[in-house]
Amino acid sequence: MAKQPPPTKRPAKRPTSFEVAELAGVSRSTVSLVLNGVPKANISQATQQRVLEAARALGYVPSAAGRTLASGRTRTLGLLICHAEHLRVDAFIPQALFGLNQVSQRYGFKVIVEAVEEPRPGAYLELVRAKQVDGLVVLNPRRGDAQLSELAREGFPLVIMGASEIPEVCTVSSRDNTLGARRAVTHLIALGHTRIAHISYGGLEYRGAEERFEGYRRALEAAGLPFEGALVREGDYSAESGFSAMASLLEAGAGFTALFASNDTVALGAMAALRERGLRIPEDVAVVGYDDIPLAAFAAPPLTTVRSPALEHGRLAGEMLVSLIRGERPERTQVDFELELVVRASCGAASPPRR
Amino acid sequence: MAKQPPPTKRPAKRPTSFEVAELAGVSRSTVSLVLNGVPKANISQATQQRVLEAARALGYVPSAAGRTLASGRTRTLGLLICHAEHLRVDAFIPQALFGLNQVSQRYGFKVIVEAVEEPRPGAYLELVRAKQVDGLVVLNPRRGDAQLSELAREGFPLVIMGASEIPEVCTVSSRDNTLGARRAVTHLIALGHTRIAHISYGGLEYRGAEERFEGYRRALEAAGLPFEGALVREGDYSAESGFSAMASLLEAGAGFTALFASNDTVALGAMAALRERGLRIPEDVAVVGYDDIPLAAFAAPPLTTVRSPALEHGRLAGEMLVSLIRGERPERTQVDFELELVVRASCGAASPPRR
DNA sequence: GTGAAAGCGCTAACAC
DNA sequence: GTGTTAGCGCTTTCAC
Repeated sequence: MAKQPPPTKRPAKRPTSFEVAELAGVSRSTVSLVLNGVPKANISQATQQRVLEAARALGYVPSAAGRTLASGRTRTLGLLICHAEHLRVDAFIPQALFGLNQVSQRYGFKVIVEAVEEPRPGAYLELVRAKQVDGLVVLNPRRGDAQLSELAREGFPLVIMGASEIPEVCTVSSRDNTLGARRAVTHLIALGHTRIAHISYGGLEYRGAEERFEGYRRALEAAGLPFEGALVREGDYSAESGFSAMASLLEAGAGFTALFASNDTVALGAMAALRERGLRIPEDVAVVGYDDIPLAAFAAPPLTTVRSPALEHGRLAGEMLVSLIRGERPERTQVDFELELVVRASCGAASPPRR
Repeated sequence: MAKQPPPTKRPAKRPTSFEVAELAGVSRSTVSLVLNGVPKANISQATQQRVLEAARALGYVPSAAGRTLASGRTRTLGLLICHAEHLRVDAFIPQALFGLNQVSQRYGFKVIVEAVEEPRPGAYLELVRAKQVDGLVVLNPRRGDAQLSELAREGFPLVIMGASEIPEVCTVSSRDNTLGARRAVTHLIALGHTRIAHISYGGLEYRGAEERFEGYRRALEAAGLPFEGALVREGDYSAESGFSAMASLLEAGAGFTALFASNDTVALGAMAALRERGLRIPEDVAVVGYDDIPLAAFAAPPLTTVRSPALEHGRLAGEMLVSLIRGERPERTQVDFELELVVRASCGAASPPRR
């Protein structure tokens, strides 16, 4: 098996800092100081030049492992996705990752993405314990994750994205999911709907899903409308789940004129189910989603939704995490994005079809 | 700034292999051998037990940097996204990443995701040169990327996802994009369409976009239909770009009855533009996309598309890369997925609305 | 301003 | 079967 033709392939012999030092006629420490731009080690311009040139000439790039071992820093962040399926089916993560990636690059960090398949809590701990990342962004942790609290208690740089129940930990989320959901449902109520169904994006063990559900209930309550369990279904981030949840609602014949889905992808699936049965949106059933994924504006009809700026989430989580890693106190530790209800045609209000 | 209360936070003192060795009453090498499960170093059952227990008792996890430095292996893969925007707006990447993540975990690898923002070619080289990854999956490289060929020539483990122009390099793609596109367009022609517009997902510097465009041309040619530049627009992975490309096509008044978009997201954007102008799909304009993203089946109407199994792409790329890293010759070096045209309602053929 | 020296935590030959 | 011995490539404190 392992029979490769070695002639054509050089084993990619990497130069070491030693060789750079030799070529520049200085010591390895000087090379290190120059390349890391250590300010207080006043290296003369001339020496700096020589070192930089030597490095370039040799195509020298410091070994990540070497510097990690010596410095204790990895210059790597981890993005932990607690529910792997979320990655596959929803549009929130890629956007957040995009934002995180932007920030990381700016500060010279790499990003390790880890999606946890099985509900083995604390799988991600390995990344931390192996000292492979300097900090961790955790997306939508399960509630009561003891390992996570433990990590936070140890002072490990940690940012939670999505609803969190650990108060001391930096969190970036949308201003109280409950509030966003309330706004969405209140909007439907204002339009005259009194029987409003709900499909969640996950079980109540996910804080965010629970909060949005809670917002739904509160909005009903505030309007004096009764809550009916028969109008509620549980989805799982996917359009499929939205489709079948809606199918189930329709079969149950519960009778409703509006839907609040706590995730756009789920909403789009539900809309497909409505269309398949010849029901019109919004005339027969008005629909409101949550997240404002890029495709929401292009749905048929364009989806009214609560904007939860995924990209900004990623960026901000990155900023916070980098601050924490540097031992600074981040400017803000609990960031809530202002939640805007983006009104489009799916709930019937007259509005321009695109954003 | 850096004033943290040290009392509550232990600095997370990690145990080393030395401490495990001490506790187990063996040497560090034995610890290493046991924990790495080196088979040919017959360690007695009893010793193994002792070491394992000691490790567990201490909560020992080997330092990634240490073992990398000593072994030369990082147990980390890189996923390189050549066009960062692709990550933000399209649904292909998260699925591929999902697949890659599955395989990586199975083989004990982590995944570093790097999305290149600026068209600075070779930015990714740093990952390789810093010896931070053992291998690289490169998604949709730009054509004529010299750094990439160089890397391949050096024998660095490399797998290209998407169309590649470097023959010696392992590639996982969909069976000749050209063929898939031909099938799509031929299907439209068979339905009686003679004026078929095309919106690409990227410029011709992207091999995949070019191939799909090529397939479009060939299909027309094979049917004796003329090619018209006026019916072609360039998109960029996003629904927005599909929307405006379609708007532009309609304004140009080129007159067409069908659209082939080389990417589903673009197709969905184009469909929104059609609907906005009151055009019916497929009666006025039939639409075929490419990729079969999860939402394609839930579009209005459900989108006919060429299935390009993103998740499998990721899985397979992972398998190949791991093989290469291990110095094996992967079972297959050029994997082309069978391209299936998934016929749904958007092109008018009678068909069940969901997959 | 620059160099010397001491590790960082681990693996892998090679002895025993 | 297990321990000894070298490094892997870098950073960083402290002299010079």
